[in-house]
Order: sequence, then structure tokens, then C-alpha cells
Amino acid sequence: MKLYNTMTKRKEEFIPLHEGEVRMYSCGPTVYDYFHIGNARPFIIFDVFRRYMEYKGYKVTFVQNFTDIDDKMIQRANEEEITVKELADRFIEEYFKDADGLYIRRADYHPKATEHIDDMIAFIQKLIEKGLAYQAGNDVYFDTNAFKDYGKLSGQSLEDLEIGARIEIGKAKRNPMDFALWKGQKPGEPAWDSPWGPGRPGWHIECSVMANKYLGETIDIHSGGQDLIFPHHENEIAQSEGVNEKPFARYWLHNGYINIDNRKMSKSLGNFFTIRDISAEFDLEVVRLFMLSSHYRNPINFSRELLEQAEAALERLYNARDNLEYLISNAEDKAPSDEEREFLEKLPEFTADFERAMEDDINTADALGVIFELVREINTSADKGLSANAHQASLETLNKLTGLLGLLNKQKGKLDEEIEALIQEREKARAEKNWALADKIRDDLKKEGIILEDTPQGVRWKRV
RNA sequence: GGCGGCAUAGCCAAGUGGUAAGGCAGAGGACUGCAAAUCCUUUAUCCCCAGUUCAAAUCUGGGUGCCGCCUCCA
Repeated sequence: MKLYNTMTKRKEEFIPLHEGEVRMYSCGPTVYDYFHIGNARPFIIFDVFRRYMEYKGYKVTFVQNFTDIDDKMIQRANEEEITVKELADRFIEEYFKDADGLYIRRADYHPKATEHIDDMIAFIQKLIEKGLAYQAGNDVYFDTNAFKDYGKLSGQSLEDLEIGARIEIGKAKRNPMDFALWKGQKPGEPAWDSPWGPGRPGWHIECSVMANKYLGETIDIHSGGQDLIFPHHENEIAQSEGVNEKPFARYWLHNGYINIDNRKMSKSLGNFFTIRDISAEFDLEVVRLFMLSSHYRNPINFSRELLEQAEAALERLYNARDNLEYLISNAEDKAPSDEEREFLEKLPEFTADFERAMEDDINTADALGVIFELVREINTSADKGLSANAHQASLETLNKLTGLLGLLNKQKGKLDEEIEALIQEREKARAEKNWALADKIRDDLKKEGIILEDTPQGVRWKRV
């Protein structure tokens, strides 16, 4: 498995710290609102990565946090006249609704910042003891000048960063790049007791602390959006390596942005679509396929047209599966022909190609291409007169590969007896060349959401 | 100013030295009572210029255009 590591700017062979295990931490949402499709990208792509590593036999421990206390949380809670806790509880629930719709599996741990305040205080104390942090008034700051590797992830020297810094030098800070570990309470803000007085943790410290707590001092993989490289991940490294004096993460994975009209989609620009918005018009599985149709590090544009393309592509996948299931239930049991043997020999090549794509830095676009090649092979096999056994093998391969990408989750289900009877009635009408009746039944069923297709192998149905 | 990314058909998109995957849309054809599904065929001076090489979408240099990070952001 090769992964592009932001730290080294190269693809590297993945070697876990502990044999057979993957410990990964992915930065999760700040739960002050519904998440948008830009947020959804890392959730989806790293969910796929996790599925794939499990498929490869690794024991994966996946942690994704919820940031449930920060400036935005406080501001939104004030606007809505509810507590920060109430706001967080609500949007954590909404997170899971949307994540479920996208078939994003639950992490092994979803730690919340507010439930780790004591751990954070202890961590900050260690930083102070090591001379890497200082108290200024009721705040505590990380002393970036005291950490020699500061800037190594983003490839920036502290000097360069300072030249470009747009940030105003806080009165209490020694250096413009220093960042808050602990913020003293301001009027009306929620606060926790600490050695520095009542206050709340800075944003960056939670990830260092929770990654350390759930995954250890050195983790295998840390992932998130490219916009977190600086300052968030840079600061996490400073904190974690400052305290532990060990590498924090072995591989840093960062996904590219979702753009609207070629501009980054972000809450601050206001040009975003939430997953909740999209779900009103599209099945969220379409969004999932859309996300996987390009490589995760490339930027992707978002538009309705592109979702429609993804929708059509997804339907092709479902058609292939439906057709296969139909063939299985109707194929004869018979001895395999030479053609069948050839087909069955070829089948594993698709899995091999798929794996090759995935192991090249999670190239889901290429992997999807392999699935579509498999689909053509399957569709072509329909009239080869293969045995049920052969079709079953095709189905298993298709399900395996699409399952690794988290696609084709919906099951077809069964038809009501009433509708079953109508289909039989139509078949009878067709046999009698009573096209008027046959077409009427087909139209009526379409209104019920059932589409009938008369294939060379027989009549088939699917839901709209 | 510093750091980084991208440019492949109408749209989307893989492909890091050997002569352009795949999806969507369109066109033509096959199958079909019709429709659908499916299959076959079809659409690319790989942004420009120069260089390296037997060979370049791929490497090097120089352009051009677009985007991102350096402030909260996935």
C-alpha cells in the first residue's frame, strides 16, 4: 500500500508501527451546523481507506473527534439562545443522520473535546514544564520559537510564516505564530476550572490529547482536509512531539477541496451545500460515488450536472447487480462450458486490478474504472448461457468491490403479491399480443414506482 | 513575499517514459411489438514553446491560465 505523505511530499510504502494494525485519527467536524459536502469528502474517503485496510486484514482503530467547544460553537449557541451543550448534542445527532445516509461507518471512537478537559489540562501542564508553553494573563500559549521543528509539515519556516502572517499580534503573545492552548473565560462563555483560572481549551490541543489517549504517542495515520495542514496539524505536531518527544504521526493524509465554480467551498465563503440540502434531491449514495470518482487529493468541482452524471453511473452499477441476480435465479444448473471456464479464470483479474488501484494511494477513480470494466464483462456474459454458479461468482466479485467503496448498499426487496400478479397478467397479455393491456399495466406500475424491462432473458423489474 | 496544487474528448476523470482506462452525454447499429436494460461502433494535435530520449500526456527548462495555504475552515 502506497500512501502520499504530506510530511515527506512523496508516496511511501505503508508500514504500520504495530504489525497488522492501523491506528488512525481523522479530524472530525465542529458541531455547530449541518456538515457540507466539502466536509463530507474526508469522511467518505477515509471511510473507504478504513474499509480497504480491514479487507487487507489489518486491525484498524479509527478515531474521529467532535469539536464541541470553540468560538463558533459559543457564537451559534448564543444566536440560538441555547447552551453550547444543547447545540453540540443536536448537531452530533444530525451528523450521524447524514453520515449514515452516506454510508459512512461509525468510528471506533468519537471522542468529544468537552469530555477530555482534564486530559488537556494535564497535557498543557506538561508543555509548560518542558518550557514549550507559557501563561499570559488567563491564557496559555504554545511558544512556537521553543519548538525547533515548527513548520515541518507545511514546509514553512517560522520566519516565512511570520512575514506572511495576517494575524495581529495578540498583546499577550510573545510571537505572532504562538497559539492558544487555553483561553481564559470571557463574560458569558462556558468555562472549566484550571490551574490558570476558569477557561476553555484551544482548538488544536484536543486532537493531540485525544489521539494520544486512544491511539498512543505515535499513531500510524493522521488525516484531514488540506486546509488543516496549517495551522491545525502543524500545531498538533508541535504539541504532541513537544510532550512525547516522539514522532506524532507516521503518515499524514490530506484530501483536496470541493469547489464551487472553481472556488473552494467553505462555510466562511458561504458558497456551500450541506449534505442535508443535497439529500432532498439526490440519494446520498450518489454523493458517495461522486466523491470517489476522482482521486482524493485532487480538487473536485461540484455541480448539479456532475451529481446527475454520478447518478446515472450509479444506476449502471445497480442495473448490473439486478441483472445478475435475475440471471442467477433463472439460470440452469449445468456443466460449465469452455466459455464459462474462461470467464471464471478472468474474474479474479478484476479484483487484482482493483487492489492495484487502491494500493496506489487510494486511487478510487481508477478502482471505479475497474468496477465498470467488470460490469461490462458481466453484462456481456448475460447471453453466454453461463451456469448459475458462474453468475454467482460474478455477483460475489461485484459485491465485494463495490462494498469496499461503500456502494450498492440498497437491497432490492420483494414485490407485493398484488404487483406480482399484475406482472403475470401482463406477461399473459404479451403472449396474446394484447399490447394495449400490456402497456397499460406497465404504465400503471411505473406510477407505483416499479419499472418493467422485457429482456431477452425475460421480464425484470426495478424500483425508480 | 513564502509554500503548494492543477491544466487529458461536449462534461467528468484515470494514466509518471513505449504510443491515450472508465463514467456521463451525443451519433449510428444490433436486440425488441413498443419502451427499457444490454451489447457493438464512433468522438482527443493530452494548455503553449524549447530540450533530453530510439521513444514524452508522462522527464527537464521556460511560458500562459486557474486554484489553494500562510486568519476560522474538511
